[in-house]
Formats: sequence, C-alpha cells, structure tokens
Amino acid sequence: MVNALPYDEIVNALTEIDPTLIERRREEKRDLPPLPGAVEGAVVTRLPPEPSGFMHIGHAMSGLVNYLYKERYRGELWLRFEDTDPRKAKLEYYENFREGYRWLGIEWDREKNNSDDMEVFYAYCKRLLESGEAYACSCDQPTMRAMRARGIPCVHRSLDVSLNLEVWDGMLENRIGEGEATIRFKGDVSSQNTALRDPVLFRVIESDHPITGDRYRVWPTYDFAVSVEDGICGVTHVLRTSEFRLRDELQNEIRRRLGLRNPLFIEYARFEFEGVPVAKREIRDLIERRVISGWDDVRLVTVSALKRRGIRPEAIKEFVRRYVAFTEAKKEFSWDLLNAVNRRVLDPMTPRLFFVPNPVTLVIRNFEVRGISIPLHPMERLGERHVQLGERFYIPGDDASSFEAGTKFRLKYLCNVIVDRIEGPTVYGSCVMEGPEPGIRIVQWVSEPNIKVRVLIPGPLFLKDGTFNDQSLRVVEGFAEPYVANLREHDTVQFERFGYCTRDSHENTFILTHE
RNA sequence: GCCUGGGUAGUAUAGUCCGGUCAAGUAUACGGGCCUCUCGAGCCCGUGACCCGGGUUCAAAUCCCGGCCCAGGCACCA
Repeated sequence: MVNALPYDEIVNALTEIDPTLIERRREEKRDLPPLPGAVEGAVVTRLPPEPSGFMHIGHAMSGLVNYLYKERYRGELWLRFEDTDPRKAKLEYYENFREGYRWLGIEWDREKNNSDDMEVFYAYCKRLLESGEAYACSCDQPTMRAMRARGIPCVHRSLDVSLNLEVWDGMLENRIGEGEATIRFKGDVSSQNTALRDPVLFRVIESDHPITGDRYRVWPTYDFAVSVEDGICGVTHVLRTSEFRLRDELQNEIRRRLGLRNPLFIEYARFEFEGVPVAKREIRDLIERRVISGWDDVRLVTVSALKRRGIRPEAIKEFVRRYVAFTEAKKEFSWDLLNAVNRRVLDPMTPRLFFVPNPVTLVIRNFEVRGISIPLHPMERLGERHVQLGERFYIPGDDASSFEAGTKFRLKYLCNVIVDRIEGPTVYGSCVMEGPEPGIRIVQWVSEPNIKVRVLIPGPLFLKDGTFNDQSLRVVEGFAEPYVANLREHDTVQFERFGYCTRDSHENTFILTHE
C-alpha cells in the first residue's frame, strides 16, 4: 500500500516518523574519486593506445577514466598512438581505436602519433649523448640481458662521448644495421629496480612503418618515447594500469635530465572480466584454432564484440563511474555488474516484442479476431505495432509442456485460453474473451505470418577451473513477430519473458544481450 | 628465483593515511514480499565480508611482526 504512494510522499511520511531513516536509505552516488593535485582548467590526460591489436574493454575503461577526468576539470585530452615498434603497428588498428573511442563518446582535444616526432626524439637523444648520460652499446642481446640481470656494466658504458656520437650518426646514416648497436640510458646498473639498469633507448629496426614507411630505421623504445611525449604534451596526470609501475622512476629520471616536467601517476590493476581472455596472443590462438569466430566474437570483450552484444556506450561510462576504483588488487568484474547498468540504460528505450523459443503450435477453436495493436513499451511512449492474426498460434515449448486439458492461461494482450486437448506437439484450446485474471500465467505468442529467428546466447569462454566452457555459445531458435524485420544491425529489443536481444549483422540472428 | 604492489560478502567497492562514531556502508547477485497483462523495470524486507597467527593498545578492518595467497615487473614490446 505504502509503496503505491509517490516517492515524495513516502519520503515525507518517513521524515515525520524518523528523519535519520532517509539519510540512511539514500543511495550513495558513487563517482570517480577526486584527482590528486588536479587544478581546474590545467589537467592534461592522455589516451596512449598501441595500434597493434583490437581495442577491448580495458582500453575502453582506461580511456573513459582519462576522458572523465579531463571533463571534470575542464582540461585537455590527448590521443597519442604509441607506434614506435614498426613491426607491431598496423594501419587498421589506428582507426579501430579512433572508432572505439568515438563510439564511447570520448572526445579528445589533440591527436598525434609518436612516429610523428622522430626528429624530436633524435634531438633529445643527442642531448643525452653529448652530456654523457646515454651511450652507444654494441653488446649483443643475450649478453646485455645477462649483464643487466646481474647488475654489471659493460665496456661501452665508459666510452668517450665522441665515440658514442659517431655510432649514433652511424645508426642514423644506415651504416649500422639492426642488432649491431643500441643507445642506452646511463642509469643505475645495480639498482633494485631493473628498469633503471641502463635500458635501451634506441634500436635499429629494419622494417617499414605503417605511417612513416622506410623513412626511419632508428626507433625509440617505449620508455624514451613515452617520457618525452608525456613531457612535451604537458601531461599532468597519467592514469594507467599497473604493469608500468616499475617504469615510473625511469621515466621521471629521463625527463629530469631532459628538463621536462613530470606528471603524477595513478596506477591500478587491469580490468578483467570473468571467463574472458584479454591477451591478444590468447585471442589470436583461439581464432586460429577456430574456437571463436574472430575479434568480434560475441563472447569476447573487444569493443566490437560488446557493441554486437548490445552493451551501450553510456552503460560502459556509467559502469566506470560506479565500479572503478584505483586499487592495485586484482580485479575480475562479473558480467552481472555491467549487465545491470546496461539494463538500466536499455529499459526505457527498448521496444518489447514477442519471440517464442522452441515453439509449439496452438490451435484455437473459436477465434475470430484478425488483428491487434500492441504497445511497444509498458510505460514509455514508444508507439505500438499492429499484429496480424492467422489461423495458428505458437507458444513457448517450455510453457506448453506444463499444460494439460483444462489448463487456463493467457495470451498476452489477447485473450485467455482453456486447453481442450493436447495431441502430439499441438495444443488445442478455446478462447475466452476476457481480461487477465489474477495469478493466471501470461504467455507471449506469435501468430502468422512470423519470422524464424535464432538467438545466440553467449557465456563465459572459460570456467572457473580454467577449462573451456563448451556451453559458451548456445543457440535457441524460434519464431518472432514480423516487426523484427524493421530492426537494423545493433538495434536492441526486449523479447518479453526471454531477455534483451540485439540484432546481429544477419537479419534473422539475434544475440542475447542479457536477461 | 629476484624485485614491486595487493588481500573487506559470489562480484566491484567505501572505510585503512589521522585506531574508537564500523556488532562494517553502497551497488550487484541471491532469498522473500509488493506492484505490473513480461520470468523486464520499480519498490520493500532479508542473507552474506574485514586472508591466517601473534603483538601494541582501554580500544585494531585500521598500527607492528611473521606466515599464506594473488597480481604485476624482471625485453633492442608497449
């Protein structure tokens, strides 16, 4: 009774009874915590994707975090492609990220590629070489690795500046080939932090780059490129996952020597989802073994897969606000959380339609109505659809299996039906033109004409114990009302008593978004 | 193996810096109820957690020590 009152009245009534109750009940509006050291109008964040694979939900969430903060503090956001490994960067991935960010509603203010700034990197490198803070090294890879592991310097470390510059020029002028020399940072060879043990800053890679082609062969490594770029872009806050933790010190030191300003780092554990691999390598392997269909397989959490599945960008944004925290504890989100947020987004804007899974034929003896109009949504004004009624009806097999002669049930919005008899797979009944009775089972139905559709039901690819889930993609077939022909790819509807479903690229295929 | 970080209900978290107001809050999930011509939404009620062991203290989720477990790093990848 009380619940039937408008919300305001409930609040008023409760306030009279006990004002503290309201305070306790009020839902905490969770949002991202304030950014340390943030100054209104002076926050600069960045999106630093490596264009070497498809964008997934981890990129999406990290991207949203950077975007949301720049919005909150009215700052600036960079989109900067970290493309300094020409062997890994591929043109198609640049656009895949741009598209993904756009789809999420992320607006960036400036864009560049690290590969645009090669001359800048070279200039900064020369400065380090001249001041003796970097040196040319011709150790082969295994040797360097072993010495770094043991924390001992190599002979090249103490060579003359002029010699270093000579090698550097040799690298730039193609006289030194791949693997023959590198430029190393003069750090601290015996530091506990292995990143500081004279890491490589530049190496020769004889491979074309998707953007610069064969113009450059001396490429900066990640640490150098990112340090310089974050410095010259004026980045104030670096929000990234914690695999970079041990590099903070190195990157700050590089910038310090170059006279560039250091940002503040906020690092957090990767965003993972239960039962779904995120590692490119693992996904590629599943694709090659034909376990999944591709990068947009609906069981995956790539942005294209989420889109296919019917996860709305607004939902991902809200999800980030509500559930992301910058803890370094391992996190593995459950689909329940994302689904719940997505459902709230979908609910008011999603048409309700009838889909009958595993249909059973229903023949009604005394039925004469030839058509009916049904609202597309129970509360919202989404309009209505007209449904033609033919000779036969179809109802879900699950419902029919519990019927027997004499059972009374209701065809939603239409009429009540009393089962006369069941013959094999067909139910025969008589209709009673009356309204719904309390407690009666209400069943969705489809008549003729109708459209045969199949619904893919994605589940976790891997079970808790790590084994492959052979039920990870189930298929349900049935009949849907003709209205589904109006739907386009990525349109989501709610099939009543079944779940929210999103139309896939093929017109008769839907994907179960969630219940 | 060596270095870093972590461990609050099934999940994600608040609280931990500055010990008491925390017999631990929120969301989701789950159970029950109300409402509804959906098994959806909404509303109400309920179940459910401070990794373990010591110590300090009048008092510890919060501080100290030890253990266990988890994640990340240890590339001429990012």
